[in-house]
Amino acid sequence: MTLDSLHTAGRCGAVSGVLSRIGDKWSVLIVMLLSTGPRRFSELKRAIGGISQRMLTLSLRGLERDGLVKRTVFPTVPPRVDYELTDLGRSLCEPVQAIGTWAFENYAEIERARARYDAG
Amino acid sequence: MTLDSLHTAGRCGAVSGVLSRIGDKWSVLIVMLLSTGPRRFSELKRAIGGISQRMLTLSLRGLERDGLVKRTVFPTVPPRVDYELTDLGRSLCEPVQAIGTWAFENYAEIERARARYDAG
DNA sequence: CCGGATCCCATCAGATACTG
DNA sequence: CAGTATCTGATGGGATCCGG
Repeated sequence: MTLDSLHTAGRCGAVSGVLSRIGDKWSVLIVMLLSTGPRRFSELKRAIGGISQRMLTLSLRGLERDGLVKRTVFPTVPPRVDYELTDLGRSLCEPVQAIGTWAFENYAEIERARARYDAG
Repeated sequence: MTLDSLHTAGRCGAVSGVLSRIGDKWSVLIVMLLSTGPRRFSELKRAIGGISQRMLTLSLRGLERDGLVKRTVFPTVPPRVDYELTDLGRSLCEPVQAIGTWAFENYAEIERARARYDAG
């Protein structure tokens, strides 16, 4: 994507919008967890560890609204709700993993840069 | 990156940290703009359009602190400050553009999903 | 021209308590 | 089990004024 094309046809807004969706504190973790298969609400909560019930609910609602996650309610007692990625959600995993790889490869250098900056 | 590896060796924290850096409202736009060459402060402000002076300063400071952007001050009158990507910053462009491409290709579908969700 | 300092408001996110 | 409701502190971000 060139700079010119970034500013045409709404690409700029598209990138911004997508990043504000996945750039929040939890969405990427949820998507990565779901990339290995469906999970129940409480499974996600346990697996993420540190997320509040409220934030998990809000994050899942957002992802569902954007068509990245599918929510299935089983009308049993006690209730059971499964979450799984849609095709769209799965297609997002690839570029997100690219970022993840970059992060892993360069995180140490970022830390060093921070230490240098804070020292100077 | 597998789910297991996500939870080992701090990858989880690395991904989260990188995404909270580039996931904010402006950083990606700045990085994309700088990917085509150095820019002055006021050039960035004009090019982005809608960013406040304060947020541009804060964003640039953050990117500089993380070693993604290099800041060069020319001791002239009036003062002139150039910003450019470091090698690290340039290496980030690639995965970010992958996200950008995905965003452009799928933004319409996300919009449709939202409309459907909000209607139902 | 670049940007620091301050004020102020809107939104966010955690904790807690309650419900079908 | 899977949420919702409410309160509260934290954070984000714009506007404005000021200085080198």
